[in-house]
Formats: sequence, C-alpha cells, structure tokens
Amino acid sequence: MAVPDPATLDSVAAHAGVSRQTVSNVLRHPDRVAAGTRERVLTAIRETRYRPSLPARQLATRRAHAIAVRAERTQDGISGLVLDAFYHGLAEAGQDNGLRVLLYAQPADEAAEVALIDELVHTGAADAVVLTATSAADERPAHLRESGTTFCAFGRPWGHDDEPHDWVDVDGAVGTGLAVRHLLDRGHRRIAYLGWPEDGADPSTGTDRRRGWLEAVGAASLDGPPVEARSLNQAAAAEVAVAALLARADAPDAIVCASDTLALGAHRAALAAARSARPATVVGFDATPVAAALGLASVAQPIDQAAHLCIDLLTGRFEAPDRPAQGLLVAPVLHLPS
Amino acid sequence: MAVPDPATLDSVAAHAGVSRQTVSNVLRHPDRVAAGTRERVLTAIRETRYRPSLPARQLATRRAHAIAVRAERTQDGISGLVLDAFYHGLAEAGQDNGLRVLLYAQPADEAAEVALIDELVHTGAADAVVLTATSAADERPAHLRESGTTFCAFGRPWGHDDEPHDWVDVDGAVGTGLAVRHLLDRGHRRIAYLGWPEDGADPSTGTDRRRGWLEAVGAASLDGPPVEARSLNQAAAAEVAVAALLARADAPDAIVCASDTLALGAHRAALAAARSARPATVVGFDATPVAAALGLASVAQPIDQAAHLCIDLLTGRFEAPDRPAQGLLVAPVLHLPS
DNA sequence: GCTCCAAGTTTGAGCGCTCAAACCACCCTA
DNA sequence: TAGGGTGGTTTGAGCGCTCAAACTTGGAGC
Repeated sequence: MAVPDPATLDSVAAHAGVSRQTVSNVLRHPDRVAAGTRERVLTAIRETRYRPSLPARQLATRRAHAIAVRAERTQDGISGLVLDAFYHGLAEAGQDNGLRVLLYAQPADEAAEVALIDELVHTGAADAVVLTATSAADERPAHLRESGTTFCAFGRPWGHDDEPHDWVDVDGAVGTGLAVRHLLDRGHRRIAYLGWPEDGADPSTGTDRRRGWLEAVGAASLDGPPVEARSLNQAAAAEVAVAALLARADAPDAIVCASDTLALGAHRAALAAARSARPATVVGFDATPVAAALGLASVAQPIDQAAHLCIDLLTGRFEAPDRPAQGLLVAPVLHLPS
Repeated sequence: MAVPDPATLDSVAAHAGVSRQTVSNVLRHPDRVAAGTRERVLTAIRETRYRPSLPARQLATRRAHAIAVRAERTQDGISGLVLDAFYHGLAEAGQDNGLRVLLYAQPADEAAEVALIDELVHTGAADAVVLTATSAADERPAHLRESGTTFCAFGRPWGHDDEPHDWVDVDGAVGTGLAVRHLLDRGHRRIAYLGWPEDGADPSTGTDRRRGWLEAVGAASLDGPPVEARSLNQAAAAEVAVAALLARADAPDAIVCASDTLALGAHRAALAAARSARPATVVGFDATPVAAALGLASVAQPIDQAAHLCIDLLTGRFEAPDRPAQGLLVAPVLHLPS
C-alpha cells in the first residue's frame, strides 16, 4: 500500500481553503486567527495527519529547539543511577518546553569538550548545553561564556563567583545537616563524618557536605570534639578508614557519609567492629538502591527537580538573553530505610 | 564586537571562487572534485570557519541524522541495566557515524511511547529508535514494525521469533556458564542458582541466565541434583531465600545469582550461615560496584560493545532498508574481585 | 580537423517552514 | 462621504542545503 505524501503546511492550507501562513498561525499564534477559521484549520490538520517538519522550522527560525548534555564515560557506578534520573528529568522538562535533549559522548578532555559543544551549537544541532559534573578547576564555563554559548551548570561555580553563570545545585550542607539531626533525634551523641580526601580545601561538593555536618554537630554541643575520616570514593578504602575510626577511644556511634559508596564501606566496618555491641549507625548520600538494600538512611538529591530547574533557567534565558546570571539551590530530603 | 555572519556554502564558494555545489561536494563527495580545487576549497572553509547547517541538510535530505533512545524513569534495583554506559556507547558510536542521539522521557505506558516515537520520526527529529528494556509482553516492536519505523532493540525478541527485527543482546547463558566454570575451577561442587520468580516460564532474561547455569552444572556431573532458589530482585528477599537454601541438608557451597542485588542478599545470608565454616561463594551479575565492594565475582555485560552494535545495525539498515532482520548476541565476561 | 566522451563544474529547482510586509474588508469617526 | 483604524488573512522572500540535470572543457580516436 502506498503511503500518502506527508502533509505540509501548504497541503493542509489547500485542504482547509486558507493560506499557508494561516495554518502556521493556528499552530504558533492561535490568537491571530478568527475562531471559526481556527476550527476549520484544526479539522484539516487532523484529517491530513499533519506533523510540522522540525528541520524546516529550525532552518527558518535559526533555532534548534534542542539542548545538549554529556553522556559520561563509565563512572564509578553506584551513583550512575543519579545521572539516569537527571537525564530523565531533562528529557521530561524539555518535552514540556518544546526542547529536545541531545546526548554527546564525553570527549577526552575539557578542551575537546568545549570544541564539541561549539560544534553542536554552530551547526544548529543545539541551542544550549547543560554542564554536569562541574568542579572548581573546571575550564568549561569560562570558555563557554567567552564564545557566547548559552549554558546552565548542574553544580555550583565553585570558587568562581566573579564569573557568574546560570546554575542549579543541591544543597549538600542541608543534606548532611538533616542526617545529623536525624541521628541526634535517635539518641546518637558522637556523630562522625566520612568524607573524601579533598574535603575542606578548595570549595567543592565535598566541602559543602562536610560543612553541613560540622555546623549541625557544632550546634548540638555534644560530648567531645567532632571526629572525622577521609577516604577515596571506594567501599574498600572506606571500610579501612572507618575501621580505624571505630578502633579509637572516642569512637563514634554514628557516621554521616559523603556518598553511598563510602556508606557501604562504613557499614561493613561498623558490622565488623560490633561483634557484640550495637553497631554504629551509618547514613549515606544519594539514596541509591544500595543504601536501601543495606537498610541505611541516605540523603536523597531531588534530581528531577534540579533537572526541571535547569530547563527553566535555560528557557528563561532564551527569552531574555541579557538577564543577570542566576543560581538556584535545592534542598535534599532524607530517605529512611523502610 | 560584532560577530561576523556565519559562513554558508555560498559565502565559502565566493571566497574560493567556485560554485556552491563544488563546496558541498568537497564535503560530501570529495572524489568528484579535482585535487587542486579541493585544496583551495578546504582552505576557504578553514578561513571562513564554515560549519555546515544541520537543519538545512536535514531539510534537503529528509533525514534527521539522529536516533532516539528512552530515558528511563527512575528504576530500582542495584543492577538492572546501568544505562549511562549504554548512552555513552550510543553517543560515541553515533558520533562516529554522523548520528546524533536524542533522549525522550519514558511515557506512562507502551502505547504512549509508540505514539511519541511516531511523533519524533514523523516530525523529522529522529530517523530511528533504539528500544531498551524489551520483554516478552512488549508491544512496542510490533507497533513499530507496523508503522514502518526503523528500530533496533537492545534485548532479544523473547518469544516473538516469528516477527523478526534487528536486535542486540548479551548472552546471559554464557555469563552464568562462565560463573559456573569459574566456581568449578576453584573446587566448588555444589553450585546453586538464585534467580527471579518468573525464571523458567516464558522466555526471558531470567530464563536465559538460569539455562546457562543449568547446562554448565549438568555438564560437570556433580554430586547431587542442581539446587536453586528464587527471589524478588531485592536484597532482603534474597537473603531470606538463600538462608533457607543454606539450611538444607544438601546446602550448596556456591551460588550463582541472576543479579548483583540478589548477590548482595545471598552474600549476607552466606556470611550469617557460616559462623564457623567457610561461607558459600557468591557470584553476581552485572559487575556493579556493589559486587566489587563486597569482593564478589560478577558477570559483566559488554554494554559499550552492545551500543556500538546497535548503531551498526541501524546504519546498515539505513543503507539497505530491505535486508533481513538481524540479531546479535555478545558474550559477557567474568569480573573477578581484585 | 572533426566528433565523442568523461571528468569536472555550474545551474535550477525545491525541501517546509517563518518573518515581515502587504492586502482586504469592514466599521468608526469627522 | 472621504479618511483612518483594526482585526484577519495572504503574499513574497528567504533560511542553507542537496539533488538532478545541464553545461564546459581538454584529450582520445579516426
């Protein structure tokens, strides 16, 4: 069976007995069309199964109606699901705003990535980019601003407040604060922190999470001084670090961790150390299925919300390219074991 | 500073003193252009910083040069497909073949998804789709074939061999077979299987993995008959199931699991059961960081390779739309604990 | 010296849409 | 009754590319 030629603006117009432009107006500026005409055209659209051609629209408007986001090279995995959720959120929010989401493979380094983004934007494949996994040493934002590329970062401009750009981030300090208060409520009095090696130096996600713990613990005027340990983001390393912590005289009875990977290690160390007594309670970060499987509480990032806000910032900027840069912080929630 | 108008085919042509079409040929059909001219044009392209306009090309060729893939709604389970790796593989392989990867948010149900895919294809946003998470009851392939949409599934057409389509899948049976042989090599003689409740009924991923275990165990002529247990894909449920298994008179000394989630539960049960003796060895599936953290061997799916093959099948089909459907199985490998 | 051919190059047309400007009734005002 | 509006609609032009067909050459062949 022969498939009929797909309908175009012209064929729909002929079908409805109006002009091309009127059909276009019905779709893009309904208010410019008289109600009667509009109905007639809508019927024609339905009858002809008309679908607007995206490329034609892109060519005429010089807008791609798409944003690009990086597909990470395989990463440590436990928190890989977080990224999946972010992709879903972007795609969903994008669809609601007429934006498609384009994936690009993470290139070898930041320079190559900036070049690739430039390519995507200048060939008309995307209008803007969502930057993920930003850090203090990140060169991408500066380059993108320079080349005039519209973008929104998921992650704060750590230490680059002088070069403002749009960003959305999760307030890690609030998250660890929640964890501490949860533990306090349950009677814990020696609440330690297990973070990453670099925490406390340059501003970073780690510093932020640590600060939340420190402030919450400080505000509670507990027994001794706050205790902490650091470990690479690997369960085995974390297990070793926490074992040492638990062997100390002032061993903690609870541990707030910077990630679920660390929490997994901490959990094992706690179990091992507590042959007889009650094991130290561990709280994780990211609320991955691992934490749920182990019965650990964990701080959940509202990834979906963050993704929606990125899209909001971007669409806002499309409409007002010169408005000042905005940063948005969203609060995490604590997921308790069921 | 004023940004110069972006170069077009015409402006490059003028710059090089040739015609529009010659510039186009230099890019798309270099062999049709004399070497000297080609050099001159390439120089002009460089000097003018020319970037071809994707939308214009799409409009003229009626091809989107893009494929769509679904962004999953947040899923649970430690394992399952960690999609990031798949996305990255698709994006990478796509870039090598001039295909962009478009993400669409998972709709409420399969009917809505088919409608959305139809929309993407007919508006010229994508040329084809990669279907993920296929199952025996999946209605999507049938609908897509019917509407003539090009697609490739990541996952076999379980029980629908009469309606062939392009697919790529990981050979789960080979994976569990590897696990069994690994255990045999290490002296285990009573190797059980921990699968999902539905395994063995309709053909499915679970059946496939179970079969690999059964065949490998059968081929080894071991002590007693093969022992197995089933559990929902949750660590807690798996722990209960395995505890029962280990309490039996013919308790196994090793357990091959259908997922790392199950392996986590099995591991905990094994530790608990073995107060004194050596605990049963557990092997997982998917090689997630959890397995690595617990020191368990686990079957790793070559996700990246699978993604590349999906792109290969798709590009092949673009060139020969009528070639018969192809199915490709890729072999997993066993990741040993380090 | 003429035709014929292939390699190389140019021209014309069109993909389906949106913008801006032009047009057209028709009503209102002076 | 002529002179403005004002919603509603149409027209013309063009976005930047590719396809197919038409056009140039400089040999090779006779």
